[in-house]
Amino acid sequence: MAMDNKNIRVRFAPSPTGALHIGNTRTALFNWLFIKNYGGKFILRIEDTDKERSKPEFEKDIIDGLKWLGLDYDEGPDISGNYGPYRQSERTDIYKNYLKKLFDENKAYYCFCTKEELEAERQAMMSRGLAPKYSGKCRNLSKEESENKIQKGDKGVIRFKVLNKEVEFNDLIRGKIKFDANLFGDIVIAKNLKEPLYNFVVAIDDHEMKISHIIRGEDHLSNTPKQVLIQEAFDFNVPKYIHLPLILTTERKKLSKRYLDVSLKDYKNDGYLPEAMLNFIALLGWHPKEDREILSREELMKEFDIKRIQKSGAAFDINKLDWLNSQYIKKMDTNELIEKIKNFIPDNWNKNDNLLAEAISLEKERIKKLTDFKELADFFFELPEYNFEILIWKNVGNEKIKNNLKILLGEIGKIQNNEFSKENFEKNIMPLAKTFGVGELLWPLRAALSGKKASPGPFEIMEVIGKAESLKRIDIAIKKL
RNA sequence: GGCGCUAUCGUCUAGCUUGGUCUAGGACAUUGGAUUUUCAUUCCAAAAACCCGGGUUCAAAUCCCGGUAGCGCUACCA
Repeated sequence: MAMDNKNIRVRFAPSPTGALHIGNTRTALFNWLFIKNYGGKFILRIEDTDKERSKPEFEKDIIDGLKWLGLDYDEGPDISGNYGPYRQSERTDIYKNYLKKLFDENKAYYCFCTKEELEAERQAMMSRGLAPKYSGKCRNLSKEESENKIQKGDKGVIRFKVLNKEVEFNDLIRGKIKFDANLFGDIVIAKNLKEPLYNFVVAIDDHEMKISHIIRGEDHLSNTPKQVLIQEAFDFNVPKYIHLPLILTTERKKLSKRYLDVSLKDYKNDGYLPEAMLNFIALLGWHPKEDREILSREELMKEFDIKRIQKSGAAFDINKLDWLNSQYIKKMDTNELIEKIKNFIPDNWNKNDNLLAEAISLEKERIKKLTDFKELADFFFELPEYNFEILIWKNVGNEKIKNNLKILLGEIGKIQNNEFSKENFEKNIMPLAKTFGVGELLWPLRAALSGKKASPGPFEIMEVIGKAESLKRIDIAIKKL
């Protein structure tokens, strides 16, 4: 596969009409993995021909997302390259020339039909069980006629003369795919010379930017023949196509905001790690040869193989993402984890680095996503608020619990400050627990310290918060009973 | 409606190219158990699938045909 990888050029071509979402992210990832594995260049191209819906902030969101995941590209709007500009809105002159060429060769024409006419036509055809397509009414308008209309100020769109033929192309994972172009009708390729449309500009840019492999979502499958037709009209080389299966919701519906977060940044803000995200998304529609699920960026790069891309849509299951994320958190160096978690906690928890570090190392195996820490570990930083009921172990009565806590208060009070450690509690308190009942003694202690039904063990908590704070909390618990 | 793509546990998937080793493997989720004062972690176990119908063949999850279902596209969006 490494033979002519110098000529391999792939592109990720999002439209900045919304934040970078999971589906697009996967497309970007597969493009990136493709060149990391086979060699070649990765290009970011911004498809902002829709002036109304395209927004600079979305372009920024897309670039930020790619950076967060470490999907670096070789050419793009923010880093330039030899085939720029990389924003379609800045390439109008290029498209205009191609459009003119089409007119010169009699392969395009102006159409003056109104939207209402076209809609009526479409409905009529559909009700007759036919493929809805343009009738070709304006196809035979003479050059003079159309130019006169344009001069007069009539609004005309530019249509491409679709040849009556079978369009066939090869998809690297699906094989040969055929479409009957006769069913399309003459497609609109531009609103006017300055406002070209998607299927046209894509064909031009992929050629101009020397794209060798087009890796994109399956939703583009039926756009491909239209683009191939345009490539053929200009005698361009037809690139290789790889149409990726779609990412679906658990209900097997198209991924959309109605069902769950679709923006990559939502996951970032929820405390998912970029490496977990990458790993998870890679597994949506692709699988390595062995039965391995946890793969680092480097392993993904090495293992990636387009032959192992799935053909059918993959449902996005948040459970698996959570599990993967927790695996990465557990493996992560604690100091690195501290730095990451600092972005997800209240300012006042940040005052004591030592306390934060100890709290994090105790909670590490309980954290599924970075935001969890805030919910789980508040009692390390502030006095817990809780209802006395959680102090009760099973059916043991209040008085007994109260008494047990009093015993603990006394025994813990005897331990010197410099001996206030987990090892010493094991030595001094544990035997006590054995005689009074482990659950009856340690559950209320742990609950008094954490104010929670679930938390790390009492010895660990006491070691972290210290003697004075521990005694204070036990005392408060006694008063609650 | 038309065109296209797809079809293995609830989910992600292995296996399908080169039919037999598949009483269909792994992972997440679920359930049960062990460890643990609790939760979590870890470990063990269970339950769970070849869309349907034909055909080819000694033999089909694997090959062929038909059906069905799901999804995508069907814009002067991308």
